Amino acid sequence: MAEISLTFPDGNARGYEAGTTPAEVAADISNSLAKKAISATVDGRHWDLQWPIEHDAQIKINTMKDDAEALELIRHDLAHIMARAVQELWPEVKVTIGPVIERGWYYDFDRDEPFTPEDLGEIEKKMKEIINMRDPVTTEVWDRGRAIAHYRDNGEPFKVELVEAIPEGEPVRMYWHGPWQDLCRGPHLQHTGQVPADAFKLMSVAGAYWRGDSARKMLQRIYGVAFKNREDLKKYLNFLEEAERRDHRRLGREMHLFHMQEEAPGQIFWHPNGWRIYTTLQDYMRRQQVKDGYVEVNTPQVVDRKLWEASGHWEKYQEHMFIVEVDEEHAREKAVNALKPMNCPCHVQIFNQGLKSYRDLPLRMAEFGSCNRYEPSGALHGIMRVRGFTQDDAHIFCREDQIAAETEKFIGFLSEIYRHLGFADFKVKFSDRPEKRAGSDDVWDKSEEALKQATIAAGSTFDLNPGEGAFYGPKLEFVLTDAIGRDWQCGTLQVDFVLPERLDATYIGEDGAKHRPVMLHRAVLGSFERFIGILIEEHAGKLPFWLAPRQVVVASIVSEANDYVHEVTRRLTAAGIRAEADTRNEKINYKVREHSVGKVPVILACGMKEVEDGTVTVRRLGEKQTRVEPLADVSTHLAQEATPPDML
RNA sequence: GCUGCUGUAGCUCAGUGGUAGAGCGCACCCUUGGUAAGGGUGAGGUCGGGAGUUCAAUCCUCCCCAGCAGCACCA
Repeated sequence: MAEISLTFPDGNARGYEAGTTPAEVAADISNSLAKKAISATVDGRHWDLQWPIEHDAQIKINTMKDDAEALELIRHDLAHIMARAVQELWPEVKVTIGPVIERGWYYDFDRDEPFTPEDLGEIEKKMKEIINMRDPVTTEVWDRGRAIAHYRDNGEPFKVELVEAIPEGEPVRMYWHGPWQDLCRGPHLQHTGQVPADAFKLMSVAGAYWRGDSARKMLQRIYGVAFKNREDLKKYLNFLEEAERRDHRRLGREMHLFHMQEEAPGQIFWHPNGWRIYTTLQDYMRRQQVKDGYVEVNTPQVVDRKLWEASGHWEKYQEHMFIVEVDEEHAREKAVNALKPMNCPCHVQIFNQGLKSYRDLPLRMAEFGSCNRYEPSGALHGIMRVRGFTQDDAHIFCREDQIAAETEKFIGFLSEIYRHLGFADFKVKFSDRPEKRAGSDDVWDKSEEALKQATIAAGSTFDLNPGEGAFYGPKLEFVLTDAIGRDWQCGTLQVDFVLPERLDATYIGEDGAKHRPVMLHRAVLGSFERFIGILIEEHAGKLPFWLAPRQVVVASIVSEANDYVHEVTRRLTAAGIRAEADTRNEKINYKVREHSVGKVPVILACGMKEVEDGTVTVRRLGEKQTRVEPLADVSTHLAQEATPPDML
């Protein structure tokens, strides 16, 4: 006999009379409004409704599942089924945790030998056997002591630790998939046979720290993906193949944009095509900044450690800085400098020259600041995470009461730029105080509140990223995703009350006294390097015309047309279009293929017909259709298209 | 940095305890061809670096470097 009530998305609840059995509730759920209930209270205990309302009641939870929920259950059960398969194959392996993630699940194991690709095949086979057994999934609630004793007896130290982390008095839920048992919060399917046996795949093994703590043991994490049916799995595998073709590292080579080599890990050799994207983007950003009231500065690359000590970075980030030691002739000791890992302390030096008045604020100081950071080797990733990069950095020195207005202004600024660059949607994350931080709680309260309110006022919705702020202040992160959906922080806005204090920045207020400015660190692109990487992947190399490094290739069909091709190229170049002539002794098919692979947006083909008529044949990237048009018209259209979005 | 994997021609990759191969690309020649690879000939490699085992190492072992996936990190 249970006391049961259900809660609905709109907050309403429905209670049942004492004495209602779970089976009756289940019947109600499957054929009424109650289908929409999101949670249930059973005997005063609150459950997500995906849970069996009472473990021994055969409630047909599946009847109320939509696809997303069903997938969640399938993936969750697969995590358990995989762990069971692994322990059946290798009983000595210790189990830990296995949550559902975006397209599947993972499970972390402790095993001395590494899992091999062949092992994954074995595990998959065993999982299919388990699914075919259609073993029932059952659950019981144990008390903590019993659970701890159970795992201790079974030699599962990680599970012991997990149960010990559950607060005293909380029920501990145990699940059985047939004979195999795991600690779990649920929910689960009713039997293993409900999992589609042909719609999952084990993808990879990689190391992962126990509890995400790099000081602790490294476990082996097996990743799997799962879908409702085989078609969806196939679709996903195709998507991965497509994503591989969009990878900026591959396109960077194919489009002759850049290369990297062993002698300069994490640094980029920009080739002419890539550098054209870079400078085009930089020119655009410079115009935007001027328009938005920024002044541009430039600061030194090699700076004495004293400044980094004063800013606090030496203490905190020394091991991530490139140290430059120089023997000076008459000095007793080597001069110790560091390559600038960021621009903020240098900008404060400029601010500190001369007295600043409140009338000077807000002072928006921008720099395309070249920075070097000794990033951990494992963090490097193409041009997205590098050791040498250039930020589109700026610091806004302002009064506290200007934070909100500047934040709003910045979010508008960033939104326009992202829209111009083809990113209508982006994630915003709000990161608040980390454990290790500078500044008093009072200051943190103030800055978190100011940033949050301004973000809301700008109409942005954000996810909270607790404890992820910078050591000197809270931050907003503007996040874009790469071809396979990995998140990359690009834009950022950070409130900083600490650095002006440490580097003694002041301004004279209306009252004639010295005051401390607030610093807002902000970047729109983050770094040119990362942003270009994202741009390439987002557009699969087919950049918007104004950003394309080679906008037009003029190709001759017969060599008698070569002079005309050069003439056309000159005309287009004069019209401000990045055009190249291709008069090589190759067939037009060959040229079309090569420049299509190279993602040139427009190919103009010229044979004797075009020479005689003063026309060109236009072929757009990705279109099979070609059109013959007068040269003058084409030149006008393309010149229009080549205009950056801010100059239209 | 950690775990695992990888490193052979510019690129993609095959291969072997007896100093190496393909396709594409490149060079030259022939071909002047109408929208995704025309044909021929040729050049090109300390098999990532170092040490060891061996009569002999690109191949086996160890160390280092770099890359890839994930974790940790990301001022």
